[in-house]
Amino acid sequence: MPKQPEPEQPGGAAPQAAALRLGVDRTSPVPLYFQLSQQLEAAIEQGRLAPGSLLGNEIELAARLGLSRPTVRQAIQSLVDKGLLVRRRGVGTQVLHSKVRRPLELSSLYDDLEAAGQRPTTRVLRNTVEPATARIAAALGVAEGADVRLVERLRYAHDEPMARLRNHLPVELLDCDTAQLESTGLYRMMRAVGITLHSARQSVGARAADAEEARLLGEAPGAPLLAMERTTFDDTGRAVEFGDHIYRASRYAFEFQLLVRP
Amino acid sequence: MPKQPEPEQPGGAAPQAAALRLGVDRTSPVPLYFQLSQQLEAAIEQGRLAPGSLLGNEIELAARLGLSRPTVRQAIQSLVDKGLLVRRRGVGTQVLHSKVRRPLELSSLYDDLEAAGQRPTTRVLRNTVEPATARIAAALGVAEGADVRLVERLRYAHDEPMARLRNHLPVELLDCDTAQLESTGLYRMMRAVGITLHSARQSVGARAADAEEARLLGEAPGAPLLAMERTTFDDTGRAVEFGDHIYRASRYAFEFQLLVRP
DNA sequence: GTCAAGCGTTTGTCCTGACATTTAGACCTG
DNA sequence: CAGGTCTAAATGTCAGGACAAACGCTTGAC
Repeated sequence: MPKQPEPEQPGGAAPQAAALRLGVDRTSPVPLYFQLSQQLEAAIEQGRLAPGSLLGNEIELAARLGLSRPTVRQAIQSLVDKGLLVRRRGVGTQVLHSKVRRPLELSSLYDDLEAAGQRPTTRVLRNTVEPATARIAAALGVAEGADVRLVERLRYAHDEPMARLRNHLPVELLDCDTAQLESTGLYRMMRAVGITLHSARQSVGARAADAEEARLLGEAPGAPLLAMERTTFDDTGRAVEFGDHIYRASRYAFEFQLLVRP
Repeated sequence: MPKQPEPEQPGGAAPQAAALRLGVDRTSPVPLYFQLSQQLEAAIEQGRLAPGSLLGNEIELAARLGLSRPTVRQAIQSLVDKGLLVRRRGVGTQVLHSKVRRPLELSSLYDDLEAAGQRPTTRVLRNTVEPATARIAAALGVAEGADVRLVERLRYAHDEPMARLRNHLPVELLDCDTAQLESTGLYRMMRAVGITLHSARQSVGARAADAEEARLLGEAPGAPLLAMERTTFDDTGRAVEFGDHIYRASRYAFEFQLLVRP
């Protein structure tokens, strides 16, 4: 059956966006492109825009919504950057099949666990100020021997130890209240005092647990541990934190999604 | 010293871009915004644009280059997305201090090692077609028991074993030449046949080596290993590969940089 | 029958213009 | 001298138009 009039639904990749209830509120302070991208993202998330279906051409979509093409393009582009859509010249914009979750965020373990419904709790083992070792000084960009705050915590999920977190941060950055450290995550505290996190350099490896680490985490000595080191930078390029963390490999693995840089 | 005429260099964040030799070639098929972003990136990389310095306002920059503001903005935006620049409304566009390398790519171990000058080599242990287990079938989205190609390789750097790589891929996707597998990476072979890699879902954990794994990698049984599972998708959302890899933790760690989603 | 050329469709790139919003600093006032 | 207020400057948002390039499909020629 080669050629039919094809009223709609050509094969399996039909433009379904026409059936979508889209519209923007021009009185809202929310940017128009953002309103649109959120509506499209919600439609994809809920399956109202089927994977593989075409979005319909930008010009017509813009006309239908009473927007200009650049605005519509900006909305679409943001979803392309998130990995939800794929554009192909001469073809159209297509909803991607795969279940994209997150393109890897700079998330804290606290947020990760909370999002997974794991009821994270924290025990602060140490909260002191110590002179920086060469390793820490290099990571934070301070002088060796300079005062650096050391926060050492045990993180639990469902009252089961998951990780030992050691964070080193410049003393002047944050006054770490121990009680606050137990009730929330470190990154949240930073954001709360106006620090804009920007990027992080991470290293993920594995090693065997020594006697004390094994005791803390409830593992046998020599048990494999996931080890992560992370230096976090704010949007001025300043290192705001150096973390040295170990996780029980029997209980935890890093999961993330990543996109190919186009 | 509150107020000085300040002819230039206000503090430590002066607009230095004025001294830059920028210019675009309108006869080139390379997009103008891309030419500009490459020149800016090179200038940042080489330190000709000092970290912390301002880029100067977009309007003037556009006028100086004979470009429109949207074009200049597009160039700047691509560098913001790469994490090299930070824009702040009312302030300007600033070069970031930190040494951003890569925002985490979907890289193969082969490319990683080659980029590090490690002379990677490969030994193919197995290159067969087998029925898919439940785990593999679920990852690839094929029926359980369906034919799936299994490629098992040992990866060396400087003639030292680094990792055992097990890849499972749909048979129809690629005819895997063993000789080719030894001389290059799997991802390169995929790209060569027109597969556009799009995203991957990864899980990184740790576990102890069993007897055979230890023998292959030259480690002691029970030694900690880095374990990674990865499902790779192309731009149609189709799963093109499921990998199940182990790395010697004594020799290898994952390093990457990641950006905060704004 | 097969392959190549042509055509319409769709996104990619680029331009010009306008107004809104935010920030930092200067200014003025109490 | 401290405080808020106003202003200039910069990026953020949005519109509307034009042409170029690539893709898929149809048509045509051999």
